[in-house]
Amino acid sequence: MTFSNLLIQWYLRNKRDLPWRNTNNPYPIWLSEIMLQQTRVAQGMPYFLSFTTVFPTVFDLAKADEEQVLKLWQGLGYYSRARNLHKTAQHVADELSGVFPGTYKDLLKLKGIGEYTAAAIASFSYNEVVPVVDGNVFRVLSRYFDIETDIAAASAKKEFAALAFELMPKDNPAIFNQAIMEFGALQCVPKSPNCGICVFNESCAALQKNKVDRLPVKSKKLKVRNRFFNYLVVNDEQGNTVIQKRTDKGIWHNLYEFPLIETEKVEDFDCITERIQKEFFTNNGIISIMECNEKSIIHKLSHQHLHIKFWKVNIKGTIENGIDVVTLRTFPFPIVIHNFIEKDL
DNA sequence: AACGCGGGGAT
DNA sequence: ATCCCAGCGTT
Repeated sequence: MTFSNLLIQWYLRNKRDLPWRNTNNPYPIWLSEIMLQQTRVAQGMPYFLSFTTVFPTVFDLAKADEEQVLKLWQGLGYYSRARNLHKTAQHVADELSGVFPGTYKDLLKLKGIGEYTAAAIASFSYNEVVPVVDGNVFRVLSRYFDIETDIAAASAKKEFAALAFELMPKDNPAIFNQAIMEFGALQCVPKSPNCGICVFNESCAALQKNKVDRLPVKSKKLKVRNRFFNYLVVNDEQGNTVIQKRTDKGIWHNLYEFPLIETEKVEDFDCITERIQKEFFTNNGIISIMECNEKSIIHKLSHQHLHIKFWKVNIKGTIENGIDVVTLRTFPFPIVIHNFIEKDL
């Protein structure tokens, strides 16, 4: 029994029924692949369902404004995916008559589509013989063949792609690509895989050498930056508040937030009060300032730890550019701000 | 080649 | 706490 035969046999018995697997249409396949980049199936699923409902075709997605796309993407993270998704939808709709490029090579030219996603779409939609290399493939192949190559190295992707290409049945690349990823997601999991019931437990090199838990090898660990955000939740006599768009580079680009005072460390009531008076409401329009959360909310991103405090600022009169709470809820927010609005506002 | 970019689930 | 998830774009 070959590796691919055994793998595909396992897949046919164990695969999940996922909506994007019941089609060859590149549009929903593309949508699912973008959403699932660095994202678990369970987390991406509700977003896939809402996007395909609200935007049944690439033309519907192209017609939307970016703000509506970001609102629907709210909470999924890595928001550049949503911005690129929207731009690519407009490109496909306007320049390509709604028809996705038909090859791996041409798919690769689209914004937001890299080697993995191009291979996924080309194989799933067009049955092109091109291997996918994602985190699952690195793990499965590094263990089965005992490959100690650092998967963080730039050359690793080529090495594993070449191996996967040799292994894949040239008459059915789609099922092989689906199978190896599903096998990595369900059976050959990162921690404590149940090798006792694995179909490869007599041929897996890592299992034979008792080093499953040490593969794949991955170097590179990132350092985390601490940041301190103080959000001003303004409240005027109409009950209106103020939000602004994050337009600079960095996290949450093009999402909305309350007026922000970023500090170097946790600051107390007096410090923040002084800065609010000096930088925001100089003409003494402040009625009161209240600390919404005494302890900072620590919102952990993969590369930054955000220590967040919300400050309720009650002011006299009517603020310029104020918006009511109903309108407020229609804007796309980072999930930590969204949660504050829903629970504590 | 290295870094920035979200949020959440599993261990 | 730590790791990792159907990665990509920028520098």
